[in-house]
Order: sequence, then structure tokens, then C-alpha cells
Amino acid sequence: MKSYHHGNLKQELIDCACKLCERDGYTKLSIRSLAKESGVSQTAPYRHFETKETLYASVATEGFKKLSKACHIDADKKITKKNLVEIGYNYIEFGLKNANTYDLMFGTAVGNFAEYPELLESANSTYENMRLSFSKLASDSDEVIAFKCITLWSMVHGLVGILRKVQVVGDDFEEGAGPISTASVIATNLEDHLDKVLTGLIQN
Amino acid sequence: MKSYHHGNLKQELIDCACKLCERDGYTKLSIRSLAKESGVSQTAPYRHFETKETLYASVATEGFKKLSKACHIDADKKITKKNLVEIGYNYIEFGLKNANTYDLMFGTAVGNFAEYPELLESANSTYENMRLSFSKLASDSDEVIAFKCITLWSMVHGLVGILRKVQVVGDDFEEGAGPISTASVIATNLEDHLDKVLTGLIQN
DNA sequence: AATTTAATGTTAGCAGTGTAAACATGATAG
DNA sequence: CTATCATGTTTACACTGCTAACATTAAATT
Repeated sequence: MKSYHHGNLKQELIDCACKLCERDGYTKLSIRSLAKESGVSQTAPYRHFETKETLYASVATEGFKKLSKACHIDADKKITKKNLVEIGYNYIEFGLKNANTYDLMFGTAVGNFAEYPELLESANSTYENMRLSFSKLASDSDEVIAFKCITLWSMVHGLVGILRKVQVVGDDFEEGAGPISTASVIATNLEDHLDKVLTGLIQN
Repeated sequence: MKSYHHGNLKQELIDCACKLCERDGYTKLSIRSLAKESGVSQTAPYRHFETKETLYASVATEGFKKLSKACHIDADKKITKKNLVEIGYNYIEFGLKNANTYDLMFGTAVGNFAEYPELLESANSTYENMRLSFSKLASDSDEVIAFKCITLWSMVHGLVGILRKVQVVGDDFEEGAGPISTASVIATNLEDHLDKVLTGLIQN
């Protein structure tokens, strides 16, 4: 016995979309299949999402919230370099363990974050978190801190990209030629790697 | 007066696809519209590309070849740190000026490079080029060189990703809050930035 | 040179997609 | 109690990737 009105459709669609996007990749997601999954008509989702991109934006927003949480460090405590390594490590871990969602967040699925205030907010706050943690370690100017933060961010962001391609290509590479084996080495020594890079960064 | 057989369809399709992918983004590309553009029936492309992904792979291959060329340094000459900065700079420039193609190359459009030997080859050779240049500067072990190379690569790769999001969000940001203004600063001082990072990397 | 074969093209059609328009239902505000 | 409006449904359109059956012609074989 189901009523005509679902009651909680929007949230259910988002939750469902998050799961499906992560499981199959966002390209495989269709509004129709999503509607079916929620036991609702094909076009019902359009009452809650203007276009498919709007739905993507919602999923991406959830992603940034999770990423933010994963990279969060208790603000009261004193921050050490080890903490920053942790942040970087957690960032990369998130990117690899939620590869499909990560793709949605940083790919072209959502063209312009500015069109989706919540998404823009959650993305910026992810950065802001990171920047804050950084600011508690070094006593540099805001500018320098932001600079270092972006450097770390692009570092880990880039590593996620490279390491994902590694997974795709497969690890069964023997001759130390390609980027594959090397990247794998970095992957298994991620913390060391981050520590090294951060050390260089902090010392300036 | 056109003959039944096109004569050079495959190459024309690839060329056309490269242009369209770069102009509108690979998501907007349809095999049908591509066929129409080449004045050929809807399904003619399927004689040359098993699936759409195969076509994507071809476009991506072209992309890696261009990227490789952009990052190439004459092998005979002695390599300086400045040359490496140049490589990094050119890499980033390529990523920003060919944003849509870059997306195709590093996104999820092509799932598994290993399924497309030419693509895998061109991608690996891009890396190999970079590694070779690196190996001519420092006199480290192969392992360390590869390690440093990957570090530089993920660095520039990450920067492209971040800087692209900047473009998307727009530069008209004033309060020094978001990652935007900071990343913009990096963008305008790219060479300095790279030099700084590389210096840290080379000194170890 | 004639004939077979394989490569390359076309037509027709299926199943699936995003989305708009017109209509149905029922929760809520007056 | 009634009118309104958010939310759901039905129907339909234009588009997509892709398959199967058929047409044409270039290349290989006899």
C-alpha cells in the first residue's frame, strides 16, 4: 500500500544516486533507472532536479562533505607536520576508495560549480578546512599559507589521478619502465612520500 | 560527385572527433553527428570503431602524442633545471589550452588503456619522455629518478585539475578566501612556482 | 581476365536516454 | 470547505549507441 505522494523522494533519490554513482560510475546513471529504483514514475525526479546535472551537483555536494570530513582535523589541538601528512593521506585514500564519486566531483559532469551554491559551498569549505589546518602549523603570511595549501592540494589531487590510472592499467608490470611500478611504489609508501614533499614545502 | 567508398574515412573521423571533442567536450560528441559531418551514413563509423569508447581512445591517443610533443626536449642537449621547469610549464599549458581533450585523456571516457595498445603506448611514452629528461639532470638511481618524475607529474597534473576548476568558477573573486584567488596567483607565477617545487625536489 | 572474397558503405530498426507538456492527486493554507 | 500548489503520472518527441541484413566496390585468387 503506497500513497500517491512519496514523502521523501528528493533525499531518497540523492542517496540512491550516490550509491549508484559510486558503484557503477556516474555515466551509467540514468534518471529513469533511478526513478524505477525508487518505485516512482520516470519523470518524477524532475520535480526535484531541473536537469540531470542538478542531480549530479547534489551527489558531488555529498562527496565534498564526505571528503571534508575525511580531511578534518580537530581544530583545538595543535597541528603537527604529521597531521598534515595525515590529511594528505586521507585525501588520497578518499579519492581511491571513492574513485567514481571523486570523478564526478572533479570531472566535467558538473560544468560550473557557481550554478549550484551548495556545491560551491561544500567544495570551498573542503579547501578552507585544509587551509586552516595549514595555518596552524606554519606561521607564514596568509598568502604563503594559501600557496602552500594549494601546492599540497594539487599534489594529492594529482596523485589520485595518476594512481587511479595505475589501477586501471593493472599492477602486473614487471620491467621498471612505465609509470606504473613507480607510482605503485609511491602508493605503498604514501606517508613517506607525503612527508618528504611536505618537508620541502614547509622549509620553503 | 562522390563515390560509394569514402577512401579516408577513419582518419577523417578521428580528425573531426578531435576537433569536436576539444570544442564542445567529449560528452557532446555523438557518432551520428560525427558521421553526418563527414557526409556518411549513421553507422558507417562502426566499420572503423567497434564502440564509441574505441573512438575516444583514438582521440585520446592523439592527445597524448600532442602532449608528448609539447613536453619534449631535444635529447642531445644537456638538461638544466630550467628545462624541467619548461616541461612542467608546457604540460600545464597543454592541459589548460586543451582542457576538453585533457579531460578525455585523464577522465573515465576510456576505462582501461590496456585495451587500446596505441593509447597505452602513447601515454607511456609521454611519461617515458619526461623521465628521460629528468634522468639527464640528476645523477640518481633509476628508482629515485622515477620517483621524482612521478612527483613532478602528479604535481602538474594536479595543478591542471585545480586551475581548471578555477576557470570554471571564474576569476572575479575578491576576498582572499576560496582556493580561487590563490590558484590564480599560482597560475600567473607558474614558472616561479614550478621552480620552487623542483628545487625542493632536486635537492631532496 | 574472370571470379571470389573481404572491406567498407547503407537502410531499417531496437532499446534506451533526457526532457517538455498536459493532466492527476492530495496536502495545506485561506 | 474550498482553492491552491507541490508533487506525482502519462504521453510524446528527438536523440543516442548499436545490431542485423543488405549493397557496393576494392583487392586477392584462380
